[in-house]
Amino acid sequence: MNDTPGFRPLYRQVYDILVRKIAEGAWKPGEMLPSEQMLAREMGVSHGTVRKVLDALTAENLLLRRQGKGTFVAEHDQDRALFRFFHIARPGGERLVPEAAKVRIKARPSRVVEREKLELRGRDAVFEITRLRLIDGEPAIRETIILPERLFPRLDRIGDLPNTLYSLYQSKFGITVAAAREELRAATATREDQSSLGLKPGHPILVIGRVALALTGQPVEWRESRVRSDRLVYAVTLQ
Amino acid sequence: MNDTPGFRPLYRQVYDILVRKIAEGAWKPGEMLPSEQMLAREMGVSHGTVRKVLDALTAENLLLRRQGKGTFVAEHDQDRALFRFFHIARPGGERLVPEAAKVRIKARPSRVVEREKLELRGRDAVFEITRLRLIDGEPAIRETIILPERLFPRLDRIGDLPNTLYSLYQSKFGITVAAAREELRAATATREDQSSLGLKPGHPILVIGRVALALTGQPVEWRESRVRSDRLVYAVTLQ
DNA sequence: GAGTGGTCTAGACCACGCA
DNA sequence: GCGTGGTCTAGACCACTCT
Repeated sequence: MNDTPGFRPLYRQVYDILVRKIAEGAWKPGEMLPSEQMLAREMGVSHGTVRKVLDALTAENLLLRRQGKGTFVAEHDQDRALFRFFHIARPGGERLVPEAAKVRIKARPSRVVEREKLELRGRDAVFEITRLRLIDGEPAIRETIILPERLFPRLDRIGDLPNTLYSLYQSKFGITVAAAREELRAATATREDQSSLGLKPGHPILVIGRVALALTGQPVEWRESRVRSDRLVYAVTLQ
Repeated sequence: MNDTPGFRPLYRQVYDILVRKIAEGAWKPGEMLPSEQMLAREMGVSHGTVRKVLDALTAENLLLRRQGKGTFVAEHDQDRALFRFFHIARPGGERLVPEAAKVRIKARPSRVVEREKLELRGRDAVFEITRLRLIDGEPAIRETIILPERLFPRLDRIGDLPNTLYSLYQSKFGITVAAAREELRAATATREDQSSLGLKPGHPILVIGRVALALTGQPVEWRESRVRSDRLVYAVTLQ
């Protein structure tokens, strides 16, 4: 049936179309997609082919299906979605999402390392968010977050930044964080770490660097989290 | 069709049967399974149901399918399989598998923390493997690996332990590591770290604790890796 | 050519949520 | 009772591998 080298199976084409439409916001997070039958009719493929694609997108946490109700675009607000990207836990395993404090934001020119991480050209401006994060009311993490100004227009005019920024990216800027690359290393607390986190000189801290990627694969956020390692660990399950 | 609460879909039952058979070694790693058609006939289900299961097991890296050839039990020797559990990289992303040196093994009674991690009862004995791992010929990681003696009989009689232990577990003991839980934290180099890795006092190191799980979900290995953090990072992709 | 997996279709029936 | 997703089937045809 096919001897062209650029062949893509039908389900792959349907997959690409749906991802593109979701990325473009054809359906907003939380909204319902047309039913399997409708999608199949519209795209001129069978029930089973559409189903294969919807199942795959559900496995990737991009869609959410509920029997009897419908298929919905996943929201970053939901607990399970949050835990995909937040891996800080107490020793032993209990995961948690720390609350944010002392949040500051400013716009400034990008630096070389930021342009590399975020694949920016020229001297594009960025927003820099700094914040402390608290566990049980005690400072536990220092975070610096870098965002391209072009993707987050007037971000600094928003009054209160929420604790879970990815919901904000999604709801206010139409950017869904779909994947992330993280690099972890150990370091010694700097003076700023010591004063912000209440550590003694020489204390080791866990440094987590993260590049977050949008649905399109484009890097949209670079973040560095400096974690006090006596109370917290980074927990991950590999399967 | 069904109103019993203990209902499991057909494909789930087929899945469980196949996982159990693979775990029991009905087909050894690298061996071919019966064809889809054969499996469907034997189990009295349709082609499509078998296919759904085989696709799932392939996605979980438990099977490997090759068009025109057949379906095979995955081996831990293969590059891709290795990289599922080895996340050490150079800063920037290039992954690597360090070579092992100064490998020592001894049998001894288990300790409390080891019995917890490995879900051992009583005073079951364990093997303790210690080794250095080298990057570019330089010591970079100190590792301690704890294994239940019961699961790895006469492990200490094996002459040379290979660099990639998981292949050994699979080929010599019939244990396939299918998943792992890891916890990362920062620490300060101990005296032993300093002398083994050539670090100065106070140097920060990255400590990775890992419990490896067999196909059955049973914990089979506990390992702690102490990584010098100036040359190496822990890299992970979340999606 | 025979045997394997890969793609795609058409349709049946069930379980769930809601009006 | 209707519309939704969830399960399962039967069968067609294609692409790949080996002999």
